[in-house]
Amino acid sequence: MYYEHVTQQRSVPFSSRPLSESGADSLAPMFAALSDPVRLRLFDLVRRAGRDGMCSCDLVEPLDRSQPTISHHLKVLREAGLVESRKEGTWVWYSVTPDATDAIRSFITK
Amino acid sequence: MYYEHVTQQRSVPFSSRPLSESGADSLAPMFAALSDPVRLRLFDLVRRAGRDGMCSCDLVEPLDRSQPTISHHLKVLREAGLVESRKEGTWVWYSVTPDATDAIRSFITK
DNA sequence: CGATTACTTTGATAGTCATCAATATATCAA
DNA sequence: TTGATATATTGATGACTATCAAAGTAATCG
Repeated sequence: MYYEHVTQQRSVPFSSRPLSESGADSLAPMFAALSDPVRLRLFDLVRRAGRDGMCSCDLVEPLDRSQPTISHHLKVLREAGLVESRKEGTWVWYSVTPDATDAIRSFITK
Repeated sequence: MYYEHVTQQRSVPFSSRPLSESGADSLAPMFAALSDPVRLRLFDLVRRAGRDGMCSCDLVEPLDRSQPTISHHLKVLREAGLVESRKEGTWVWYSVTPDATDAIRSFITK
């Protein structure tokens, strides 16, 4: 619930200061990383794969994009800090970065 | 906490199905609306203003952008369903749409 | 070594977007 | 009606992005 039914008081107070320019600059890229439908589904699939993560090779087919395109999107997710990768032979395994979405959640949750 | 310390079980189960194409297509624009630093700060300011909202005229100066640019960003936030506006004379008051961020929060929160 | 498989990088293209100045619209006040 | 103020729209521009094919890198297996 967003609003109290009295005056302008909030049920959960904000931090004292408005979001700073630098705060916004560091938060925006995380939202940007999830602003593409293909990346949203990639993130969802990787997250479902749990601790062990998911092989990049198994992410191409379900998303119906070329392999370079998937590679590009995974790079965007990785550079945003949402997923991490480890190489194993010729494969690359992607998993969700622990606490990846904390910044987004804390901004979104009042 | 993201992972159990046993096998691949999760502490909170996902919905059974992976995020669908149409689900991703409807969620992505909400992330996109918040993927710009200026819009993040706009949303933050409007949200802080509570129930009564905030006059558009008071959003130009703190963000150091031209009036048309702020108008454009507010339109993007409005069309994404994150804020709503009501006209009062020559002013327009913006406030956060109730439950605006529910979709994002439920995706983000495991 | 050569061939195969997994992945990344490069280059090109079409589309989107943030921004501003200029213009348009709308409301109020005198 | 004329002027002032608040907001929206238009048009232009430079920057960014999603996508693919093609080429490059790297690891494995004969």
